[in-house]
Amino acid sequence: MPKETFKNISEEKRQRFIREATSLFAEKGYYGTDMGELARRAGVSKGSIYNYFDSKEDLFLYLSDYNLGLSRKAIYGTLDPDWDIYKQIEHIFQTGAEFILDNQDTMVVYLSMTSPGMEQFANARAVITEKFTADHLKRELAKGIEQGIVRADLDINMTAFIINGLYILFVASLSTAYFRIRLKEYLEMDEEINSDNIQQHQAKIIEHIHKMLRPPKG
Amino acid sequence: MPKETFKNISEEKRQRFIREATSLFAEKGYYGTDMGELARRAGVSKGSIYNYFDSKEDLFLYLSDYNLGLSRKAIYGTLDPDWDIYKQIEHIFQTGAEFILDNQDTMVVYLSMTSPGMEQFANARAVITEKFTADHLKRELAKGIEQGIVRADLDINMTAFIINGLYILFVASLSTAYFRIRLKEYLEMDEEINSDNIQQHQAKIIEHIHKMLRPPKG
DNA sequence: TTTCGGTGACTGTACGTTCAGTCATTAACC
DNA sequence: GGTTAATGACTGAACGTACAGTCACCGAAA
Repeated sequence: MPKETFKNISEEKRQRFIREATSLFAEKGYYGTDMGELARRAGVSKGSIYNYFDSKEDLFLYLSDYNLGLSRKAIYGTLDPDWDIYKQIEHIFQTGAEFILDNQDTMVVYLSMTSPGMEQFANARAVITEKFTADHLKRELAKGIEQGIVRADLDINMTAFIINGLYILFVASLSTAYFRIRLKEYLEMDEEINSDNIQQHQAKIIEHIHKMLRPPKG
Repeated sequence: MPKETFKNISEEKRQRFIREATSLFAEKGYYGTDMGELARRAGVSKGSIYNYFDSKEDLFLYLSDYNLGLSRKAIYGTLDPDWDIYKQIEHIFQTGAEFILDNQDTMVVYLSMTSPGMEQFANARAVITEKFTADHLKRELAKGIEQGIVRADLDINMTAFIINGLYILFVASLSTAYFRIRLKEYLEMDEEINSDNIQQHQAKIIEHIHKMLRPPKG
């Protein structure tokens, strides 16, 4: 949904624009973002932005899709479907965390869609967004049960819902103000979460998932 | 932080105002809410609102506190501290769900604080808000371990973080557009979540928490 | 000279906040 | 009981700012 012009400009200019737009939306939120300020930061004129996109809303939706695509590529592009479900979950948390810490704004823009007053975006994207992950998790859970490494008395849909929920909570704790504070409080941390101390927390969450999924004895 | 005037008006008028304000903020979000429209809906004049509160921001913070207080009273006011941790968790999910379904907007306003562009609110409230629940959960987990009904190899802080995270996810799934759609997708439901079908989902989540906490054998 | 990306002053609207004044109720006094 | 003064909630037009979106024009390249 970008206009032709946006496809014609140099890759460098396009990347800078996407980066600055994502950053500004992440910082100020959708309503707080001023197209004039975006123009300044991205080093283009306001008029140019409207040569690139039809509207602010259109730009925001494009960024959501674009950033979701990036994180998906980072995670699923390097995931081996032959790994067992535990290894896959570990990979998702691991590469997901790395990606978010390097691209904090990406996840913040995505989480914007979950806010009140953003229903138009939520309705347009939630189903598409979640379906991919849901299907993948459910498939792997079913496989795990067949292999006997996941307890058979679990409701697959609900289990997938919960695992993905923990993932969302985890990345939100890395990227948005409120949840970062919450994480620090709960874990009684002295410093904010960062790429150095993250490994241990992530490992503990996965340990909890193990406890939830592993068959009672074995 | 309401002004004197707000305390002096009739209880009925005050309640109506709080109700309409919560409802409008929940529907449109903080930035989408127009003080003029609020005045119309609440049946007062624009000027009166500014006799009640210093500013829009001030009003929003008050509503957050007020609504958080309501849900806390509904949940913890009816919780017996002698129950074991599993019974307590069940009670929290149960009464929490009932309260949210009857007061959807309440939770939406609270969740607003987690959105980008709302940092000023997050920073002002996150610590206070989470501390209460965190302390309660950690205390009960420690007690449970002593009693031998919770596995002793769990990290208490992380476990509390996860349980409360599941609760947030659960109530978000009952109240905000994006997460309602997500829940429906994951659980392959034909209808949206409501007070009739909620019981079963809630029971399943608690089952998962049990699997995470119960000692391996016994 | 046609094409096309770029520009930024401009426009119209939306909205938070203010304020000068109104009006109903209560208090004070005779 | 009647008159007057004080109180304080209430009002909505008006103000100022912010900001999404437009447009008439520019300059370079082909």
